[in-house]
Amino acid sequence: MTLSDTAIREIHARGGRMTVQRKVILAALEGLGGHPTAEEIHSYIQADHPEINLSTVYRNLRLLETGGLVNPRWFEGDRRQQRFDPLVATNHYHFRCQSCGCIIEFESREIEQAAAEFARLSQVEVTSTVFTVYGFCSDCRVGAAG
Amino acid sequence: MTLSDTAIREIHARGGRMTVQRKVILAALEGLGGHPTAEEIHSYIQADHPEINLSTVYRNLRLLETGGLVNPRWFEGDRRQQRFDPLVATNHYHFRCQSCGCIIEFESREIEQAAAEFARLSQVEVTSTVFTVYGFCSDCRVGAAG
DNA sequence: TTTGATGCAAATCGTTTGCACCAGA
DNA sequence: TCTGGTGCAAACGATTTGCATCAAA
Repeated sequence: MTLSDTAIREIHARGGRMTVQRKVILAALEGLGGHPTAEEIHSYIQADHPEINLSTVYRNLRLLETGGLVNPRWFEGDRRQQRFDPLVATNHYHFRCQSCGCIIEFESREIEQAAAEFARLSQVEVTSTVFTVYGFCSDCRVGAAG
Repeated sequence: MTLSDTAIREIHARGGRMTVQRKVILAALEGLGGHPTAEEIHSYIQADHPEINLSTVYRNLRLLETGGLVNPRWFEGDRRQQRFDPLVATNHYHFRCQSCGCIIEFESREIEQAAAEFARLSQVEVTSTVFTVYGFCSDCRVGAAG
């Protein structure tokens, strides 16, 4: 089930309407991939839909966030801009290159175990975990390291 | 070696000066503990030093950040405010309660191993890792869960 | 036809910056 | 004394919001 499919359900479930703008924003999220900023989504849309306003993009991203379909992320180096990480079936984590800014997604059983372990020891209830690794990607480490 | 000690070295090493404001801000960082926002540091200082401006707080936090003595953090739920995490000897990670906002620090060998493992597989060079667990703390889970 | 969604512009507000003055070294 | 640091106020910029209008259902 794609992001759009899930979103359509979510929206209808709460008495919302499927507008052109929403379709376009969802398509952009799927088309862009990765972890775009609201600005990036807005720019991507401009060519075909110059009438769609940035505030509409934000409003819908927040709607998707409420529905648990995207997660806001903040990576160091991105000034104050948030990035939006579409929900996928599996939990994933991020590596962010400090040089070129690229983001690599990965999965890790150990991380999930570490979270579970902490939950057990501290008697807390875990709802989500964020794990971000910073450094230099294979392309950049050569240039950066010397 | 305390944060202040290290900071004094750092500042002198780069030809900077140890001003009253800097001493007060460093003391606040140590006195407050945890992960205060710039606002919180500023408020904390107000009683004894109403003349110290918020922009001075920011400027010095950024200075400490450049020197690697504090790390900016962004936790979901904190609108757009950053929090500043003073450097301590050991790597630590965070749990953040979605209900009361409290933050619990913890260490985890597995996390470090997971980062190393990812680095090896992906041929990247790791400089730092951020691991944040969200959920409900032991005090809040009762009320939240029922 | 009802009311949720949008576009627009203005407001928010955390953070940064320009500048004249002040104070460590 | 020299120049880095500060206070102040204004600027920035990402995000949010009020409101009249539009359009799904």
